[in-house]
Amino acid sequence: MAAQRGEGETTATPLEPADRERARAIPEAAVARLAVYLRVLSGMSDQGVTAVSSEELSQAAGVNAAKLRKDLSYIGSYGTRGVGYDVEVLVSHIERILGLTRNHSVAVVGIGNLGHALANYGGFPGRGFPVTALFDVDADLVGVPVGGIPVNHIDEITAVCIEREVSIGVIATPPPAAQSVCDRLVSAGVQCILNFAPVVLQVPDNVEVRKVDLAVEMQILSFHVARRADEAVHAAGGVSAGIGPAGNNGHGVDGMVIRP
Amino acid sequence: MAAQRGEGETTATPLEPADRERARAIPEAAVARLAVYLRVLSGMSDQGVTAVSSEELSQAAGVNAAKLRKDLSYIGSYGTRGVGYDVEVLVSHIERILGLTRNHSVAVVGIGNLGHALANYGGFPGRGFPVTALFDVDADLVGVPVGGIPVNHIDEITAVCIEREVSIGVIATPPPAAQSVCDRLVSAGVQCILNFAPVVLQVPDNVEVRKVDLAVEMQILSFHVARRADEAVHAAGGVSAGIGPAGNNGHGVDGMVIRP
DNA sequence: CCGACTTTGTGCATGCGTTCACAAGCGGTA
DNA sequence: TACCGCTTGTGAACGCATGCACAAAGTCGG
Repeated sequence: MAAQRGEGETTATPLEPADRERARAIPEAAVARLAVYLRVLSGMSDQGVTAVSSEELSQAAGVNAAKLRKDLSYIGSYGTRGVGYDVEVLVSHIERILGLTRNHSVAVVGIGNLGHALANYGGFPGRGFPVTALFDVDADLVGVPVGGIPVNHIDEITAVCIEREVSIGVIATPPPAAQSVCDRLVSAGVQCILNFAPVVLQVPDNVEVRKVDLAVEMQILSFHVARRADEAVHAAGGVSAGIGPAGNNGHGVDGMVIRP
Repeated sequence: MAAQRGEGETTATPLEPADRERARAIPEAAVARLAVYLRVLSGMSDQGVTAVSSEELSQAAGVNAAKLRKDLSYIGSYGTRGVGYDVEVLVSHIERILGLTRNHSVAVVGIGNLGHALANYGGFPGRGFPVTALFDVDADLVGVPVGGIPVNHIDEITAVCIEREVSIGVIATPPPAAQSVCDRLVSAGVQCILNFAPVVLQVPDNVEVRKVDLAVEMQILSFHVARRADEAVHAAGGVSAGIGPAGNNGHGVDGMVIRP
C-alpha cells in the first residue's frame, strides 16, 4: 500500500529477510531504548571505546542488563560470549534497524517560539534528520530564513513536501490549527508525524503519530509531587525516622538529605 | 524523608484518606491519560458542555471507552449510571488527584533556543505551572528578562530555587552540562525534573525524572518509516491489492490510499 | 409505581513486557 | 588439548495493562 511517492527512497539499505522478520517483532518500548543505546554507544565510540559488556552499557543507559540483552537480541546476535559487544558493530546494526542508513527529510510547521527552536536545532540531534522545509500561516514570515531555510506559506505544504520528499512532519502550531495541518501533511503523503500541539490528532491508521506533550509531562510530575508530599505528611505519624512505605529499592545513590 | 523545605506547601488540598490510598495505586500510564482527559474536559467545559459519556470522552481522547472508565475508576466513582459524567465534577477530581490544586513553581535551566521557547510559553500550557526562575551559565544573559523573568546565573541556582520554592526543574542545556545541572537542582531540593537534554540522568531515587528526547522520537519514527517501506517492497510480491500482513485493526479511518 | 433502556463500574481473560536464572559458547591458560 | 571463568542469548515465570462482557444502578416514559 504505502509510499511509492518519489523513487528517491531507493538509497535505503535493503534489510536481509531475516532482519525484516525481526524488525516487525520488535516491541515499541524496545525500539525507544535502542535509540538510547545508540546514543550511548556513539558517545563511547567517540571516546575510542571499542568493546562493551551488557553490564556496562546497561548502566550507562539506565536500564536493567537483562533487558538490554533482550533488546539487542531482537535485532540479532552480535555479541561474543565471554567478551561482550563490539561498539562499532552494534552501532551499525542499530542504525540499520532504526532506518538511519538513509536521511529523513523533516518539515516543521508553525514557526513560533518552538518552531524556531526546532529549526535552529542544527542538523537535529543525532544526524540524519535534515530540516528541509518550514511552514507558517503568517504571511510576514514567508521567505524569512530560519535556521538557513526560508519559510513557506502553509498553503504550499503539499507541493513542497512532495517536492522535497519530506518523510517526517513536525507540528508546532497552536492547538486549533494542529488537526488541519495534520490533515494537510497526510494528504501530502507524510506518514510520520511528531506532534507538539496539545491535541489528540485523528489520522488514518497508515500514519504514525508521536506526541510530545509538555502539559502532560508537567502534570505527571505534579502528580508525583502531590503523592510524595502526601506520603511525607502521613509518614510523620509513622515510626521513628522511618523508611516510609514507598518501594525503596535499595541501591540508593542518596547522600542527598534535605537540611532540617 | 522528603520535602519539608518551605512550609509554603500547606496550600495543597489535603486529600481524603480514601484518595491517598487510591493515588498510590494509579498506574503511571493511567496518570498520563488522566492528564489528557483533563484537557479534553476543560475544552468541553469552555464550550459549555456539562455532561459527557465515557464513549464521547474516550473518542475525544483517542482511547478505548473501557480503558477510560477503568482509568476514572482509579480516582473514584464520580459518574452516574445511565447518564454519564458531570464535566465539572470530573475536572475538579482529576485536578485534585494530579495535584493541580496548588501551583508548582518551575525553573528553566539553559536559556538557549529551547529555553527561550519554554520561558515564553506564557503561563505554561494548562495553568498552574508558573515559571519563576531562569538560569544560564552565560554571564551576558544574566539580568536579561526572558518572558518577563530575569535570567539568573547558574551558580545562584540553589539559593534562588529555595527562595522561590521551585518544585519542578526543567533542563534545557547542552548535553554535557545536564548532569551537573541536575545535581545542583537536586541539592537545591528540587524533586521533579523534566529533562530535554539527550542524556541519561543519574539521580537519587527520591527524585522523579521525566525525559523528553527529540532524537529518540525521531528515530522511532524513522524505524516505522523503514519498516513500512520494507513491508511495501515485500508486499509487492504478495497477493492482489493485498491488505498486507500488518495488524490492520478494522475501524480504518482510511480513504487515504496512495495513487497507483 | 413499574418496566425498559442507558451507561457506569469491574471481574476476568488475554497479551505484552520485564525480570530471573541458567545453559550455551567463547577466550584465555596451563 | 582440556579446563576454567566470564558473558551472552533465551526459555520460562511473573506482573502489569488492555479489552471484553456483564451485572449493578440509575433515568425516563407510561
